[in-house]
Amino acid sequence: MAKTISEIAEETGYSRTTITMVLSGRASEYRISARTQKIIRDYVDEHGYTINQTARNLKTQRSHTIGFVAPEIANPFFARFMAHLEACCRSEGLVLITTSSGEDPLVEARALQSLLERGVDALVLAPCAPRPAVSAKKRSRQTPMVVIDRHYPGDNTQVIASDHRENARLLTAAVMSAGASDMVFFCGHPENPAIVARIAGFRAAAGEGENARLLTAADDSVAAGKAMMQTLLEAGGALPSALLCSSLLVLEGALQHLRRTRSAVPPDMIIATFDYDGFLELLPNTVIVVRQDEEALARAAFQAISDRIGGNAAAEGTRTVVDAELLYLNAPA
Amino acid sequence: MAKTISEIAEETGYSRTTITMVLSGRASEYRISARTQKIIRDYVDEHGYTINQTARNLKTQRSHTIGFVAPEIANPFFARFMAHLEACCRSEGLVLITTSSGEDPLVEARALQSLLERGVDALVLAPCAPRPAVSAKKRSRQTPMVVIDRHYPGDNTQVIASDHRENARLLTAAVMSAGASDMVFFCGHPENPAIVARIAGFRAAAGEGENARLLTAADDSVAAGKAMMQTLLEAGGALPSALLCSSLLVLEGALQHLRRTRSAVPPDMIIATFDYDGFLELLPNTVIVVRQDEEALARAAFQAISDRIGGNAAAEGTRTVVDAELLYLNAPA
DNA sequence: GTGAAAGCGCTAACAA
DNA sequence: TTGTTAGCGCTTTCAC
Repeated sequence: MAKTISEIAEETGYSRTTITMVLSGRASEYRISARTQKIIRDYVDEHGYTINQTARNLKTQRSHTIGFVAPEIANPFFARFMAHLEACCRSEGLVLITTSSGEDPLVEARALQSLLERGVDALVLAPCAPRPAVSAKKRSRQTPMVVIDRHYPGDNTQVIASDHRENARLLTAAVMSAGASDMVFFCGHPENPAIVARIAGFRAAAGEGENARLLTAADDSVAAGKAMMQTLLEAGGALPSALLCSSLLVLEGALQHLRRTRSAVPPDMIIATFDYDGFLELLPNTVIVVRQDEEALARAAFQAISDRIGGNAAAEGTRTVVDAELLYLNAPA
Repeated sequence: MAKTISEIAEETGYSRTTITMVLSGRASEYRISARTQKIIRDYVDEHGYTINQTARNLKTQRSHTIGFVAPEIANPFFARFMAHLEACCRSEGLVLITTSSGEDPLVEARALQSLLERGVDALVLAPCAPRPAVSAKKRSRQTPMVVIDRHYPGDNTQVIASDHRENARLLTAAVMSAGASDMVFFCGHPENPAIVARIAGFRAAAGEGENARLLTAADDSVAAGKAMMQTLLEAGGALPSALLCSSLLVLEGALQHLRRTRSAVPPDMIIATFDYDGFLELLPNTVIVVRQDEEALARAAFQAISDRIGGNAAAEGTRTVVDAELLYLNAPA
């Protein structure tokens, strides 16, 4: 891996300090003569040099690395968030380490530990379990952390998220305005605080009546969507005039099951969901989606950790709300 | 960040060596007495210890880190690949650093450099430009690298990819078997070797005639799909009986444009594309897709870098082909 | 059974 | 204007 500073020093006859100074661009600051600089630069141009960040990090106690733990990286929402976060990092010369917890608190804990061991400068976490409370004095010595997307009650970490409750309320209201007389809301993984909030928003708009039913399934998956649709169909009766789903996966499973058993999704059923997929627009149905702004979330998260790294910790329990967008696909003219 | 080994040594009265031995689980190997072990374990249980991997890495010259550079992490294909690769890494106690190049060779080069500086144990790269040739003697000292998905001619790096040409040929043949009399193939980013191969496969199955048209656009995006569809519509004449697209993004743009200008996608048009999206199944059309096996690709890539790290470098220019699946969604009964 | 000591490659305060 | 030096926290050989 190219030469080390010591090797360059030895082979050019200068000291390590001198080499460090010109290689780190602080040559003029340390008044290294132009001639020396040129000699060193030429040497490096010829023989190459790759700084050993490990050594640098050990010395400076910074890793120029940030860690991100997501429940599932392949989930398009987290993948997009990560892509934007990585872009933020890259523009500041940082590097992003991303890990999945698979919604398993134990895996999450291990992932956090592993990142801490590597001395990440900060952590971004989309948690799958409540954070253990940390005493204030301990907190100040800790690696900066911000939580995204999900807020567990009692957690004092800084949170950056959409207002899931309000978004669900608006989505439900939009569905009702579009003419739905009875709705079913399919929810995967109802312990997830984001889903809890969405259910609350749904109830706030639709009430508790027979016309606003709620079905839940243990996890957030295509299979869960299928299972809930099966339950609904087995209960008999007409299909609801609107179907709401807590995620794209659930929607996908629900519609696929409908298509397979009933040969088609009724084109007059209003469909409402969270997160966007480009092919939703091609359905004949009225589709209303809440699209979260992954880029704004990523920027806010990056800003927050930058502030914390810089020592400007936000107050305990600060919540940052990032607006989402209500999108009408194929609304009736 | 908890105590260091030196602190624990000092505070328990043992030496750094002894602490290291029990903390690294090699206590019995070094015949540390049970009593000493217990004292140290108890101390650590009470005060905590987080190993400093940076220091460890510097000493051992291994980082237990692997780097992945993708053209675009938010692309579901790469996101899924990355998720599987990360799972492989995690199961071996490694950590994955992922970066996007945005299809920019300069950004790609910087990303690789940055990972090299961090001393990653190996690199996985989905390249957006040909790799500069490296002399054999230099190669042996280098960080192990495998290339995925795309093979630039003349590149001697080990490649792991689907057989894009053959898959395209099979897909095209399937479309023809399904009754298509004339086809159009929309291709984004035709310099990408994977796309070059797909075009070759398309030609191999469909020939060069008027019934097998090819449209290309500079990049792989929804906008490119729209633009190509616009070009097609402006040329006048009937729509083709089959539309092939080089990626989901292109397909999405093409169909959205069709829907907006013609109010609907003709339900008898056969649609064929690469990569899978759950909502494709809901279209009334016959949809045929090539679904790549991201998990198998990730496993193969991980195996390859593990081999290389272990010193079992594959021969120069080795190509590993991972099978893809031809999937019929809503084929006519 | 346990400890001493060298050194991974780098930075930065201090000397000259 | 350039060099010397003392570590960062860990592993590991060798000595007691």
